Amino acid sequence: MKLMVLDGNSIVNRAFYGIRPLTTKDGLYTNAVYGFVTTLQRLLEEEQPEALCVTFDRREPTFRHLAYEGYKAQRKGMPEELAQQMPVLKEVLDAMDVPRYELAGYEADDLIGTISRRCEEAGWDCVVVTGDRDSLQLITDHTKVKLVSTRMGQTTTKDMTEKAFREDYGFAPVHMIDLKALMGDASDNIPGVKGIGEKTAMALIQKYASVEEIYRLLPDIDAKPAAVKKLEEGREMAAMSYRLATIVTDAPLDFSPEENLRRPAKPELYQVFLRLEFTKLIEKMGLAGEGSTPAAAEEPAVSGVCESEIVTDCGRAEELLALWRGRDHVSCLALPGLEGVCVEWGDGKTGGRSAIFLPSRLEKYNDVLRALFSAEIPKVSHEVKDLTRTLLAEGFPAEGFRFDTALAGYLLDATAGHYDLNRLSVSWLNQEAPKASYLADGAFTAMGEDPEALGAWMSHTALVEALYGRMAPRLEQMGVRDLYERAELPLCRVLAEMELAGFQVDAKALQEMGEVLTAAIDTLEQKIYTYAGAFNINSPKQLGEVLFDRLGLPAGKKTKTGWSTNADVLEKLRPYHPIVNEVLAYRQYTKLKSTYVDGLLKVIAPDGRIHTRFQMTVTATGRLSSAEPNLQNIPTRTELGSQLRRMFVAEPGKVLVDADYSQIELRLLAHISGDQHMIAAFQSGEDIHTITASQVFGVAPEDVTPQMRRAAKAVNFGIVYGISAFSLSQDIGVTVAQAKDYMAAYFAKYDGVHRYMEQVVERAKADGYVETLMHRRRNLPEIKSSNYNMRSFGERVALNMPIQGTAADIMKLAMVHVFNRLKREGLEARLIMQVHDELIVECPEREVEQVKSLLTEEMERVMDLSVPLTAEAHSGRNWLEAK
DNA sequence: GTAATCACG
DNA sequence: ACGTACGTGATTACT
Repeated sequence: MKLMVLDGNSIVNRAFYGIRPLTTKDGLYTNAVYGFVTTLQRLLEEEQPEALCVTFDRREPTFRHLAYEGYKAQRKGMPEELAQQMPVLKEVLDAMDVPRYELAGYEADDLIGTISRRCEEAGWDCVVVTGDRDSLQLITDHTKVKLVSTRMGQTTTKDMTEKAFREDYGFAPVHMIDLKALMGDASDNIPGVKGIGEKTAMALIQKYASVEEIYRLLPDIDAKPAAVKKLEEGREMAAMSYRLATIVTDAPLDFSPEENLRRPAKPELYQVFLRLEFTKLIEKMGLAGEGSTPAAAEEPAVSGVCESEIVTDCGRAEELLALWRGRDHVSCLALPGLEGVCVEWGDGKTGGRSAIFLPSRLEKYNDVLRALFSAEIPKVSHEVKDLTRTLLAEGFPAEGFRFDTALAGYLLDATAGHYDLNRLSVSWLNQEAPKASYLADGAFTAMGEDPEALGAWMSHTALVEALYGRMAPRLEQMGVRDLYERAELPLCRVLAEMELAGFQVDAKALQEMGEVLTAAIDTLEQKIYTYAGAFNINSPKQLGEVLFDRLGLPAGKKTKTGWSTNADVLEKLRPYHPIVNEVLAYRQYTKLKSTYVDGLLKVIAPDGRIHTRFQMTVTATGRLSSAEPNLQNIPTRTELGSQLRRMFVAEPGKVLVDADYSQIELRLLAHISGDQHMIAAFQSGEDIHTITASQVFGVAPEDVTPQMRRAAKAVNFGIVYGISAFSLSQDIGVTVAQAKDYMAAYFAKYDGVHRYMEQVVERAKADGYVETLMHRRRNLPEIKSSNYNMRSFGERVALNMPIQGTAADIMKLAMVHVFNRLKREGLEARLIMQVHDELIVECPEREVEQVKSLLTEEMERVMDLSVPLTAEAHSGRNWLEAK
């Protein structure tokens, strides 16, 4: 029989510091609890113990330490974000029915020591799980210690058995006490013998095993005379340290191993996990099964649909449409490909009724769908952009969408990552959505005969309705309703049409470029092999071995797995060996070939165009992202790469108009910070980096050298990202001291910017979030972290998000305005692409001039700032020409 | 599935 | 003393 005992404080601490801060939507920190539970699951899997328990420290001084007068309550209080999780963790353990032990006056170690001895007395084995090496003294034939360490979110364990311990330390585990008696332990406030450090103490214990033996033989021991003298002077300290270091194994604890036999979790666990929004864990642990929801649970917001029907004839459908036209709104969900539609509406008494069209694609329902998706019936739905695209692709209207629960979820917490109905329901309604097996392709065909699947689908639609009720008021409270209604929601239609439109690509030219690249890559490959023999150049690991081990080039930075071989590192190695040049070229060419040429050729649709997906709920700042393929990172910075943009063309008879905002982020920095000098600089209309250089370096604008402009530009960008002198120096290749000087000069001149940077961080600390001019919010739990790196990251985000995010707000508004005006003016032109500060329209040649001025006008007029907001438009047959 | 690299704004 | 800029997505290697 085997019992596993966890050092609760130690594990929870490691989880807290090793996992990035997570909070529920109400701001309750959960990362430590989450880390603890996942670690526990892993350990159970690994060890399969028959019994399990957890020990905790009380925070007051313990008996062991009170014996030492020099003891001060040196343990620092735990950070608030961890402290608030402790009661939650205990609640979780209680719900899992895992016994917890704590005892006033005893440390967790003492309880663990006592527990392990009691196990042994009862003939059990014991596994101690902790992150502290203190417990190693407890190791015996029947007790092993699992040392846990969490780095970068990854938890690793090391099993310390008696054998493993001897291999590491060269003496028996019990003499760990003797070791500490000599060398002390600062973290545990054990003084040790003054002047005896780790080296001396290790050597002595390895030779003599115990403190007692050392002092018995003194002064005739094998040590330097100085050490012997220190030992003689420190005899009392050694004795006291020995007592301090000895873990108690006979604490008055009411414990027997049998009481800790593993038991199934209590039903409450499900509710607790729901509250903590641990949806992944609920699934993994299989908690959601029926019967696990106790009667005591909070009344669910949606408890099934009261009345429902499957619509089978058009007469009934017309009646329903008439009913819906008179209502404030209905909620609806459609199956992929529009195979079925479910509509839910409250009747004010029973809470909800729903109607299902299945399958809706029967031609007889076309008029019904046309009416349902017209502007006359206001609708609430989930993932409106995708539904809109489906509807438009099938020739139906897609009007009257009033609310999108996924989009609302994103505005309410842009860092949540996922906004599927299940997660939103867990966060907002404290209940899970029924399993959505019916959403699988083709499953609908069986649905007519599967009441359970129909029921699940109706409940989902009811959840959409319930979410709307909870989320809409929150959006209002946060002040993002305007952003939601003027930008996000109307953008669904704009993006749906852009995705449908796609971007025409010259596949033949792309193919040819690929052939040229292949030839070049082959040549480079051979050349590289003549220098170093054959190896896989694409493997950073092998490349690192070749460059640094075999060719002996001066190695620089390391990564987790070996030498860094990134472009920065290789750039510095250029003078040392001709292979470096070839590798850099090889990297550039293979990137272009595999990601762009091959990658893009693969996704050209039958219509000769590439249809990217614009994702609205991905970025933490409010930007869009582009995927499958990503068209927002088509090369431009190198000559060769930019040739790819020639392959993106307008269809015959048409041209591309490309309009981009000029310096939008810096202009926003000027506006938001209110810095008079920077505002004046933009109002002058001169080149901003040149003015900055002139002001920072104190020379006339015409005397600004290219170097000075380059430095000023880097500082300008750096400011927006939350700069450090080190990174700036790396970026522009000057010393850190010089970078510091630049920054100091910059802040001296632009003191408004400096003040803003301080204020925004301070405010973020107070509020726990930052926001854009239109109140788009990003929660920032990191900014209160006690971990320096994490906190610094939070501070940089606080500086950057309001600027990057406001630029995103502006662009989204501009897109809606441009889209509407293109329609209103009856132009054939259509928006096809957005790259953060750039829009691309494809239009007939005759419309070019009108479209150019329309674009710049609408883009510039979106928001009134204290600096001009300017946009420039160009046109051409392909993307490269139009830029 | 994660890490390293590199393409963009 | 430490680690080092914000936001993305795709490819390749490797566990």
